[in-house]
Amino acid sequence: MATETRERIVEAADLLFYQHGFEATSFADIARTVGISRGNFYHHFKTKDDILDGVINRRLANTEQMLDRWEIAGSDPAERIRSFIHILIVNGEKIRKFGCPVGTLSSELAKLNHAAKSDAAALFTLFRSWLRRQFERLGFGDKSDELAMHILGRSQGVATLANAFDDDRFLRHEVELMCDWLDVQIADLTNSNHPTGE
Amino acid sequence: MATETRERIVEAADLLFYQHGFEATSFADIARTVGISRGNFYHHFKTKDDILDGVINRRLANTEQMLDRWEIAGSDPAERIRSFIHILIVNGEKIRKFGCPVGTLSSELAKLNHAAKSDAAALFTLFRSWLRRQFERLGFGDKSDELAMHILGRSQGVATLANAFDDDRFLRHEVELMCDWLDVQIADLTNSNHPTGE
DNA sequence: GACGAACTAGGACGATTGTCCTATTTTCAG
DNA sequence: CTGAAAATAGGACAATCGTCCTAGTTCGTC
Repeated sequence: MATETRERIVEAADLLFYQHGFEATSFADIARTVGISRGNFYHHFKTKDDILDGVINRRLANTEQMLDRWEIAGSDPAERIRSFIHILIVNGEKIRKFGCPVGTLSSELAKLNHAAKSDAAALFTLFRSWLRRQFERLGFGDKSDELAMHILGRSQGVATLANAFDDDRFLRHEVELMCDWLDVQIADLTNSNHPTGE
Repeated sequence: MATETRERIVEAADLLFYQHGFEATSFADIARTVGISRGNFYHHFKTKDDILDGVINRRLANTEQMLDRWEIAGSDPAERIRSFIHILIVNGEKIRKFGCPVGTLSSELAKLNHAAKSDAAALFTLFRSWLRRQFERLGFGDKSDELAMHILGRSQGVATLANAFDDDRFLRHEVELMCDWLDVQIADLTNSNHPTGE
């Protein structure tokens, strides 16, 4: 079936782009991985940028799906944020090898001056909006976006260094710190809501 | 003179690697920028990896020099750490366009499985050790390395997101937060040294 | 069962890649 | 001034890049 082959191509490209980068992954590499000819390849994707579009859309869909699942599973917004923070540990091995899929793609496309850079940034926006929504539900109001960006930035930095030093201990320690930070934020919020004590 | 041309090559390669990445920068690109022939080029650098080595060594030397200058200029270790944090603002424009030179190179080489990955990580180590030394002087003892890594990670994350969103406000806000964090760390330290109060 | 569309294979294309070679020019010590 | 070494230019090299084309094959629909 057509869609099946197309799906296999995007899936293979997704993995290769993550592991070796967009620029370093060739048309031939993907075709070889999928086990199809380059000619067949071109029937599904006219240009390399088309594949990139496909990969980004796939990641957008997958991410959205994951965030939706969290939205249902965890009843507590704080617990959902902790779910986000813990991706660093869940995907720890991959991150130590290849970095964060979102951050590294965004950085590469920025350097390549690639038109799809904003599409890659949309992946970040997905997380950002989701996190902001959780903070809003916790009652942080206008500060929610700032807090979302803060968490997002922290996890990006942790991914970068865990990758550079291949350091699992650091990664886990920073995850703890981020959870501690979250607890403090929530505690400060409840204090400021009841300034005179109970 | 020989060394002069060599220096110009490394300088141009340094900039191009930063702005467009190592993989995306070709031999011809560098030669064109410097204004020399590819043949002349090969006389100075046998392979592309040799240029990468040259660029990394140049960055190592420049970084070391910058850190040494800070070590002399600022008498207070805390002030020196603030100098480090403020690179984000000083180089803000470049960072928003191309990300952090250290982090993006490290990420790219990790994906390329390049032998020089550890050399690029040495750039991180330079900052890490310097920061650890400052924390040690402030009296943080065994915690110094953890704090150094924390600061390093935070700035990496800020650079990644400032680049992805081209957001100067976020960058400046996070720099403030990092400085606040530093103040809290120092305050906590002095409190724990005088647990019963003055 | 026939026929058009979708799918697949494999090769050709010009351009560019990193690398290497051979001339020519420049530099500088004896 | 001379001759060896260093520096430079420019092209050749095979390999690979993204792209495109032309054949076959398979499929679904009348």
